[in-house]
Amino acid sequence: MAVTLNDVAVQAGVSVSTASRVLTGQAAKFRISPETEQAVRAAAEALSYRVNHLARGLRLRKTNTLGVVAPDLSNPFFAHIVKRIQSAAHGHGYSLVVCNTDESLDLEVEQVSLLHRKRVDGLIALPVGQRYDHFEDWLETGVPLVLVDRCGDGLDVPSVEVDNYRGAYEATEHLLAAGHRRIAMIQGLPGTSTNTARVRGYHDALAAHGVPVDEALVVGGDFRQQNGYVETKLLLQREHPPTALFATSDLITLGVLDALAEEGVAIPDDVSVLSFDDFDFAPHLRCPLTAVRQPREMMGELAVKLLVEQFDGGAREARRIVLRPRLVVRESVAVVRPAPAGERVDAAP
Amino acid sequence: MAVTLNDVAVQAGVSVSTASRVLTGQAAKFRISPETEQAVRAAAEALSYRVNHLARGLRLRKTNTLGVVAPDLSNPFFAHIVKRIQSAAHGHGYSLVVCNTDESLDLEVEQVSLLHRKRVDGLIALPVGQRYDHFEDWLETGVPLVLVDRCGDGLDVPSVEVDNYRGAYEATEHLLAAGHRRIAMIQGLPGTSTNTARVRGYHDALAAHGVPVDEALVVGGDFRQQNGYVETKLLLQREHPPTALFATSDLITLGVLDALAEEGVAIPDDVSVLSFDDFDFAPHLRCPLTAVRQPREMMGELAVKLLVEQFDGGAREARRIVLRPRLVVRESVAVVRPAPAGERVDAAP
DNA sequence: TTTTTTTGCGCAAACGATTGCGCGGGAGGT
DNA sequence: ACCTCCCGCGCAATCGTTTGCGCAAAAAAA
Repeated sequence: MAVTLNDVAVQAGVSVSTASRVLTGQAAKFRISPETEQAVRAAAEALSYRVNHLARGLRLRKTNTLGVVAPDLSNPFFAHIVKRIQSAAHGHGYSLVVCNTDESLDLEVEQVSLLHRKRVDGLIALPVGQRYDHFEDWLETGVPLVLVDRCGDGLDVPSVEVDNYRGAYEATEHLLAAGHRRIAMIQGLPGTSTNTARVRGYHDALAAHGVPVDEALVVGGDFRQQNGYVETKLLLQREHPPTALFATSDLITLGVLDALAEEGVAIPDDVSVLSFDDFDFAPHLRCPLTAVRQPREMMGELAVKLLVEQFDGGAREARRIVLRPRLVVRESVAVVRPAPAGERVDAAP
Repeated sequence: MAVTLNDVAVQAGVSVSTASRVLTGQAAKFRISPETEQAVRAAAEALSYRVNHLARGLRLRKTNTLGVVAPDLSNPFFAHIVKRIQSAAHGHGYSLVVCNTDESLDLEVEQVSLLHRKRVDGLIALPVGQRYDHFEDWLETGVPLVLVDRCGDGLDVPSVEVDNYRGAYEATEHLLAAGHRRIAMIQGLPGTSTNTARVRGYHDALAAHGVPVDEALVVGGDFRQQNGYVETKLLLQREHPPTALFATSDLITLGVLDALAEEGVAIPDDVSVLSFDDFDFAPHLRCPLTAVRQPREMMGELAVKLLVEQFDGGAREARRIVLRPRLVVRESVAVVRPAPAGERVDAAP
């Protein structure tokens, strides 16, 4: 059915070797006569020959394909990263097998194993982040790996992430400066490096400003919308509800907004909201959202760079890149009372 | 380096054929003794053997991989569709090679050709939509194809789309009912089926309600954010600016919002806005957005279904599925004056 | 014991490309 | 006339699986 190199060779009246050499641009190198070269090209054109990447990959032990696993492709944060990975990879001649793990470790393990069987040339993982054993297995195969976002620190692997501690610290400080003392944090998946760092940042900022930490104010258990919704509902029920909500992902924020709207609670008049992850529509919300923005595109770009660096340069030391997040101040944080003297004030005007 | 089936066979003391048959679950069919079977399994386990999908694909002429091309993975509309395609495909045992065409026809042609060389088992295309020749070429290879969203009508191929004419018609009618007469339409890529249908719907709705069509009110040229921004800026400059803006994609809407905010124009007091494509944050905007919602997830799900249907059932007649969009009325359309008697009124309360 | 049947598994040919090695023939040197 | 060298290209192995066909040995039948 499909036209093969042999068909081309027959049509051109040469051997497959010659046909192959012409079509891989090695005509000059193997001193193939111009007439023969033209004959091959003409035959290939006439038959509209397309090389079979499976066969080539098998022979060459190279697929020109990268694997990508991500927790949720519809999350704008991941979507932007993956999009950038795609374009950067394309620039280097690679295509992408994209897997969605749906925040499930089991699914991630399965997908990673699948990508190995598919013999991708490299893997860019945006891991669920609770465990990394399967990545250790991966490394034993010798195939390059880059971790993005939830990088953990058990693995000595090139990685790109944001300074989550700093992001959360600054965010919390911003809330404190605005006079908030009961700040609830709706956390993401416990046990993931990003979440842990963010919670630490939150804790440390409170401590640094002499605010006692109330563990009951750290709630939630994953990065999804439903988590934001449910926890907000619960928080509003409390006798002393928090005056500020720190949502640790854009999807959580969406759930928060749903719940607040449903309960008729206004931002920032009734409660302040600060979000980790900034999304394109944030400035246009009913109350423009103050948020910690991560350089999404840069992360995707760097991930690819770290991968191709491994292809080229062999194994240098693993580079762990930490980018700086930026607090984008908009209007969702209200000043509840003048900040006490001696504390840093950098709230919204 | 990598452990092969041969290694397993040697370790187990059998031939590769036997090893293969055991590991593909055909032990019973070939009456392989339980001891032998166990030996093979043990060897495979011990060596942590993983079948090479390239080799298998070459031999079987089946890759268990689907190709997906989409104009923009970071557009929430496409992101949701692709995510659903991914999970549905995974349910059928397929993985995805995902390509981003960035709304470029050239890139699309290239990617489609690449996917052919990779010998994917099927292609789900969310085409740029200005030309379809390359899909004709694709069909000649006999590999199943499904079109999603911008389906055109030149090709007799299974497809999933929304009734864009109806969506635009109802949207326009909604604006008319609210008393708007100068309704600007910021269109997407001219020449694409979705855009054409939407423009027709807009025209016909105006005509049906006796409103003269002003061609100068149909502006813009692609589905991107910048288009929304630029055209809105221009529209606001006019002597008689429109009282309503019909943005034909979520990204265009984002541009519109940027421009309006910049100019200090309030929705819906100063101008009404209606969007094609609904996004998750639409209810939480400064002015909750009235929008035409497309059943994104359903579209992804159906696309995969139409594809596997071709794998199984062979070539039945091409099914062209048209889903109904739903106008979600929120608050971004203001009633500018009582609608004249005799016209249908279904504006927001 | 001989013939037939069944059991359990191996040989080798695909699948479609790439590539090291070498070979025949013409040109050039002696 | 003979040897050498280079040009232009083909042979065949290889990558890792799957699978049609067939073959020995054991079991059953005669």
